[in-house]
Amino acid sequence: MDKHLSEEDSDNIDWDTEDELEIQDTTFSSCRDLRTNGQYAISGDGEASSSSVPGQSTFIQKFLVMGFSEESIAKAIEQNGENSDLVLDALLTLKAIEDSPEEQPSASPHLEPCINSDDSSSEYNENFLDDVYEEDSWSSDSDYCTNSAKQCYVKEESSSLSEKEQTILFLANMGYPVEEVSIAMERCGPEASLAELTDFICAAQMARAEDPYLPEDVKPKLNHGSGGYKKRKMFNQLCKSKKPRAIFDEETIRLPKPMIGFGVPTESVPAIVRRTIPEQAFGPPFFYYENVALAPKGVWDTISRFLYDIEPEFVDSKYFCATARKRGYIHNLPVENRFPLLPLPPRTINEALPLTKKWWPSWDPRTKLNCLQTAIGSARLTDRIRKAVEAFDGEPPMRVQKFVLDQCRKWNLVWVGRNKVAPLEPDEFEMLLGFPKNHTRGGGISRTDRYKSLGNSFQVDTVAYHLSVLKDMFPNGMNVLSLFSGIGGAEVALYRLGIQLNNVVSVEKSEVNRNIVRSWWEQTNQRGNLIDFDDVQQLNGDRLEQLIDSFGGFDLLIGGSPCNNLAGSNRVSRDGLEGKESSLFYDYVRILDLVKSIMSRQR
DNA sequence: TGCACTATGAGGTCACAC
DNA sequence: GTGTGACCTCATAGTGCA
Repeated sequence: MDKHLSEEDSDNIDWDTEDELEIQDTTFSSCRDLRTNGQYAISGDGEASSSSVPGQSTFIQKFLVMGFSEESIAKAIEQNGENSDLVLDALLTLKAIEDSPEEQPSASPHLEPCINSDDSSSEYNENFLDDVYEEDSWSSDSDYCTNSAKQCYVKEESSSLSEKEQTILFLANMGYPVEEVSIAMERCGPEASLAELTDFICAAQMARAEDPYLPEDVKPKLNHGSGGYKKRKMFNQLCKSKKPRAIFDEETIRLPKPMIGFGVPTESVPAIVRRTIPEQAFGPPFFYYENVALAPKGVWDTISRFLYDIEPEFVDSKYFCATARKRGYIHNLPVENRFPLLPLPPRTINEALPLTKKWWPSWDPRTKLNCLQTAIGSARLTDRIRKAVEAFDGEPPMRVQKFVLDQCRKWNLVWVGRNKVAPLEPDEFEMLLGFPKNHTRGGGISRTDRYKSLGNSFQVDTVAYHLSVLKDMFPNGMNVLSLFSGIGGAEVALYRLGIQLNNVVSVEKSEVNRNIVRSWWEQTNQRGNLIDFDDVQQLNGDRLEQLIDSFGGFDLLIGGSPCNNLAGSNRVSRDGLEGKESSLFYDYVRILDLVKSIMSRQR
């Protein structure tokens, strides 16, 4: 969208854009629908169970398996011939019409709000949503059904192709771009089910379509040939069903001020303590997601949408300790009766670093540090500052003060001697972030890596405050799935809360970080089991099912996906959620969906 | 090859003045 | 409402050295 447009203008444009989006992603809606109906077919539900009627042509059976009625299929073939795409389009349109008989096409469909409680089709919407919610989970049944559909389809197409090629062929024939299918297969792994693949592609498409950083000509293209109001409407419902609110929201999520989320222990400002969590977001398991608050515009809308449309809780850790850390958290935890870790950490620079007090000049008003990042100020810079301040007997002139303060704020420099500033040491990072001293020290980790790992971690006191509500709920300990664990901020927070860690499955790419967590686990004499993986893609449905079978499910899924492509400090590749690293967010969603699905099935 | 060090703004929000 | 400037940001790539 042209950012120079006025808000009013942009609203109007939005509808057009979204309308286009609806059309372009009809392939997705098609696929979702296939999955839905496929499940009915295998479960022997009514008409759809007739999918295996002998004597039907393979072409017809393919659609029967998908759950369409013979009558509809015959009608669609009569109108379009035996062209899979056209028949499928026709069947979807027919289905939409059948499902909403009372609905009349709008005179201006492209302007009709897709999420409107006053919409005459609201009843239809709800029914439709209910259906889709039921089918939305990735139960093995639904996987089996979709895979059955695939087998049926590829049997017709070719029996000489490899499994991978068959999958690509099948999804390509469903309308997914081959390139996106290949990427999805690469990212989700060779064992990924069709459901996982289609959700991954859908997630990427939706995010890309809304990415304000992508030029319009790079966004997913329209499929004008098979558009139509009913299909667009259907797509809206599907999107709405997956994530009820935000896809076409005019308002983007704004950061609160003060940034205290649903409350912090040190502020008397009354916070919002009442919130509504969508039913489908309820646990088990509880989940907790974290990332940088100051992400590019629209990123938190997307994140929220993929996490059940739960409102993010934006919290600055400066309300917990002496350093700022503005982060957004999306979770399904209760927010009442939280309590902080004790003892309360020092909340000012002077309290946290008492030796600096002696040298702190009166013209440096800082009482809090800025966000601890992955890099520190250079020795050359601190030398320049020393020379600049030394040149004056008393207080330096304002221009020098401004230069020094700007650099001190930027690099979190503290006064360690007369006219002498220095970056924080790694152990000071540890203390400020709530980790035990020497948590990242030794064991083969370099100083540079310590800064990097610490700069990427949780602020333990902040996270512990949010997790504190779990203590009474799990007196016998918890099973935790920790994604993108880093140096174990979540584990340390739970441990410091006194919550027993029965089983922890930790996924962390960095070997250095895995070693840190393993070392901490052993040094704190944990009695539970720590299982680690180096890649989230290793956690497919089978692996998760094995893990869940072995210890009865997860109580908490926690993690913050990589922020590299979201962080303001990144001058090179701030590409948003579609960035190379930050797109791993979709793996968080994928795994959360899988865990919920497997656990609900086992219940 | 690994580590330490260094230089490198853009993008977004907010307060404030007009 | 709009323009302006201050402020802040879980980073990356290149270089030199052991």
